[in-house]
Amino acid sequence: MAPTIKDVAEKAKVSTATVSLVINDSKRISAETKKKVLKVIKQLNYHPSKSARDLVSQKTGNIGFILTDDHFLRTEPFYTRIFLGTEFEARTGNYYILLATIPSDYGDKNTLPRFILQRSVDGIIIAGKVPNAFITKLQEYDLPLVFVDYKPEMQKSPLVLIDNIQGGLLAATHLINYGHRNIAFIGGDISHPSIRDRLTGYNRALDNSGIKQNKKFVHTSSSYPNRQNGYDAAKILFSKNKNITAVFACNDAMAIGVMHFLRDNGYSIPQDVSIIGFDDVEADLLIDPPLTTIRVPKFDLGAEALRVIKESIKNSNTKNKIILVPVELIVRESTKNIRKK
Amino acid sequence: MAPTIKDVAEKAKVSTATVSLVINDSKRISAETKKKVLKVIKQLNYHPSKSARDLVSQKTGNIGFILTDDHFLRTEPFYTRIFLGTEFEARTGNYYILLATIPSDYGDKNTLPRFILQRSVDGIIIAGKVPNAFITKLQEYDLPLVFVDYKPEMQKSPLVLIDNIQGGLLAATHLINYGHRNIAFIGGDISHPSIRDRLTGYNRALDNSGIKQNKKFVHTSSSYPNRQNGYDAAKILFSKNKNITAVFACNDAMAIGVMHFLRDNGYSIPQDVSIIGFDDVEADLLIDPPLTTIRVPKFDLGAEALRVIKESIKNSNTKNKIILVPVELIVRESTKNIRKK
DNA sequence: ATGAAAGCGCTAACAT
DNA sequence: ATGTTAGCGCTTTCAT
Repeated sequence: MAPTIKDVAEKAKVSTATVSLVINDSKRISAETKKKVLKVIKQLNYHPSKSARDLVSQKTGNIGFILTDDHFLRTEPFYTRIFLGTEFEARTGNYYILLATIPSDYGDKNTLPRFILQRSVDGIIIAGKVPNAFITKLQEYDLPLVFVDYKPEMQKSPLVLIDNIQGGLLAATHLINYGHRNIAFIGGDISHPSIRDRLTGYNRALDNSGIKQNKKFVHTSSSYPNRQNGYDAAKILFSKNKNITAVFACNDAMAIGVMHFLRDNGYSIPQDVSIIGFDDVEADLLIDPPLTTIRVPKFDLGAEALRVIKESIKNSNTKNKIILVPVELIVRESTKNIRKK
Repeated sequence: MAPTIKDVAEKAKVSTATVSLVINDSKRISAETKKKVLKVIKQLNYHPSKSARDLVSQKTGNIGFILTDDHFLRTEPFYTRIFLGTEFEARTGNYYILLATIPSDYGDKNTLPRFILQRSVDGIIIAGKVPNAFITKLQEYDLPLVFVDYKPEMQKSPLVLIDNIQGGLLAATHLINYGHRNIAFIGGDISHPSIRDRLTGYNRALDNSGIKQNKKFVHTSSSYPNRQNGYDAAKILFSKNKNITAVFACNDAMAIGVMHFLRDNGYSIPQDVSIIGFDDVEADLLIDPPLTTIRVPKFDLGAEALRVIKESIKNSNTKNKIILVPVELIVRESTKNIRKK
């Protein structure tokens, strides 16, 4: 049987209240008794009971982390990294993260994760794009919420986002600086705000450099931005446009698909075509040549989300806070400077 | 404020004890009152407080799920699928899963996941290979344990394993049935019991068919069985042995690496060389030709692990139960029948 | 079949 | 600075 606060109190010859004060690091306790109590705590290897604390504090000490199952099962460890970031940050504040996935085609007949129904969480982090029907249903429970890496259509919860516009700008500007003019953009699921923003950044970079936007160079679709769809998009683009010298793919998965298409069709990278991706996932390191990309600090995103939700739990007057996490250009070998020296 | 058992009791004009009996589905309650109480519960959207229940029952209602961080971040969603299986099964019994990762080079100076120190879990599921130092440290806390997809050297906890020997047998036998005689085995980290077992199955299949084992056809190493190492292993094997007609790779990641090597070197698959993998991960579907493999029911593994841990929590006299989950041969297009018709 | 009441381990208001 | 005590929401004897 694990020792209780009473055991500690008795052994240290103080009251349970004193022990409680020590545990909670109150300043109104003498250094002497504090030391004494701490010693007993260590001796007994005492750890406060979470359920007792939760019961009296009317908190659960848990944070829900929700994402769609296809995001969780994504081939590239993108959201798992974000999760790890929240897990890490949760240690400060001693929160536990409860992970739940929802179907990506969540509809009205689906139920909410049970930690919501059972009110076992103090707040919720939602990672990545989730169906609107889910968000709507969630509204009934007024739990502190924070979205990470997704901006829902209408929802005034705090947001932790990557600076996608800036990222798109960085990516396209890099290609322009390398002398490219005929730069394609390949994106899936254009209804996704992140992808739209990356495209916006791309357009802005062209404008900044006085390069005329060319619709033929922009390929978007409604499908998931994965390797296969990158392959297919490249096929379409390159069959119609022989003059493309560089491709900005909206994420690394699609970029890799593009590379496969090009290789299968006799192009060499980066001699014939330069490619830049977005995300900086591990797969990048396995491919040849190593992919130039925009690095997204996934772990930081998660940690930041946890900080925000902690704050929201404390001050329920959550501002419509938006945190924009900066991204970084990582130049590797899939892009080539084609300026005449 | 969420309604409490007292609110329900008052509104239903019964005692809290009665409500409790209803919640816990006791048989010693009249159908009539039960119905009445249930109605009020629904009206109020009442859900029992977990912390109060946990406090009185001296249980936490949580299960820890531990794996190394590189397994969690694995490119193929293998362990995430297992996790999803436990999550799913956890709904029966209303458990929450607390996920924690440990460093894959866990040593004496590392700490245990805090849900163990804080005794916030009733049992622990350990997924995949974990360092011995970790297991040793874990012993101090006598928590119910179950290992899934890993058999530690000495540890008498229940085990949920894939039938790797059977899988190896199935894989090699398939190739033999297809007329192959010079069959290579490619494996990483031969200290891993699963990989050893797959090799055992391979050897057994050769024996069964009276094919002489040839050490030159077996390549193992101490490194992580990933794509790159598969590529490198194939390079070594094929530079020395021109007569190999089929490869059994110890997992799909390595198999894909092998395929890349072969393609880069002018072999066509399966015309020149047949390949079979192990795991059946999603990546298989993206490659060309689709990979013949041994399917591992990952979700089931996780679900099974949770069932076992639930059982261990109830009857602390956990037998040294070993559950062997069967695998299945999935024939796709990377293997070719070369028998003369 | 149902109710009254004690108690799980802790915190916080109040008392000393 | 430290102790006393009520009470958080629930389960579980023990009565009735």
